[in-house]
Amino acid sequence: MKTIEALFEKFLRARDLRLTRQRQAILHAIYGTHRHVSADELYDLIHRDESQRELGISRATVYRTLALLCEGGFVQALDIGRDSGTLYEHVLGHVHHDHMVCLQCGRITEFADDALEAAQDRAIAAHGFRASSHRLNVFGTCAACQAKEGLQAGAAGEPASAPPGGRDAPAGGS
Amino acid sequence: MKTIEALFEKFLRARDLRLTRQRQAILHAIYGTHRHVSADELYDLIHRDESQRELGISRATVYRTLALLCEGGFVQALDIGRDSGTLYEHVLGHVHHDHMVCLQCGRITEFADDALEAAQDRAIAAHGFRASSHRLNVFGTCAACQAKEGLQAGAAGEPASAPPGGRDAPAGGS
DNA sequence: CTAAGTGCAAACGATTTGCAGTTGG
DNA sequence: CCAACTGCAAATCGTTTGCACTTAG
Repeated sequence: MKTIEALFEKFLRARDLRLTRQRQAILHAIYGTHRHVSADELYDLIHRDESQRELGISRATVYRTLALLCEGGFVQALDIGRDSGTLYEHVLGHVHHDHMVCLQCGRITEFADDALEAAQDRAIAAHGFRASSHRLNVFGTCAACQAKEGLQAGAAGEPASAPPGGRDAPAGGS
Repeated sequence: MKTIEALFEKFLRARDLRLTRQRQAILHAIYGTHRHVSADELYDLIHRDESQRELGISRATVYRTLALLCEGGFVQALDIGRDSGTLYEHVLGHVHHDHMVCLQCGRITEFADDALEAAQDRAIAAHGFRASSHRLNVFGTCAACQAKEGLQAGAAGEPASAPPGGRDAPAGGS
């Protein structure tokens, strides 16, 4: 944590930017959670914290700092289609990973697979493309929700989000 | 094309929806281009067409129809971070493919790789997840822009979009 | 006929920005 | 000190929605 704050400060200094209390608070907030948060959740998170509520950080500052953190590679934006806006996750100290988004419960699971990465690199290289980053999002049903499905084949259990999808669609998914 | 229109009609009928001239026009428009278009570009595309301008299709209808086409699996939304909104591409008659987004020129190249798909399926299955679809977006520099880079190591060539990225960032990309 | 569809304009919700007052270095 | 930063409120901008009128079937 200390390390990250130091890195952030170094990053700011290199650009003649300042390490303000607001920026520190936001950095701490996003590095203090292991979830994927929206700018708004981050805002709430900070305002819920006794020691920082007084700062009265504004949403504008959250967005401004988040942009900064993305540029610096401290945080990454995660584009899950639909729903409320962009989600962010801290990156430093974490190796690259992809995401599996459960369409039933909305949970986002991270996973990493060397063979998959290797196959990706190979495919990309084969097209003469030079990749600087990539994003793989898998949509479907998580193990937990599959289990639930099995138990109650038609009862009302956890109405999180309806699974419309292309069940009767002419084209199949992946 | 005829086939697709028929499929669309069938899809609509099955839901007690109607095949209107507007819906046909939008279907044709998106199947008539091989590019990835935004709702707005689609709107312009239709209004530029002599035979359909008279319909006076509204943006609202474009969005409503696009949603319908997505549900039916005729079209897919493509979430490229930043920039102006969601892009759409027609899907029927095309096998699954992923996207490489060039950060210099903005061009989006499609590619498909069996080994990659297989590795993905394996990785996903290993986590007990049941995938219904997935999305892989690779960001970087396309072959053409790499070539340009090589020629003019420091000249102004095609100022499409600045490549900020985390060049001097503490964390590397993929 | 009548339920579904459409255009229009207003509503929305996430994100951005101009501005005047604060503050880090 | 002064440029960078912040909060606030207004502005954007893609997308959605309520409503009264059309139209497919």
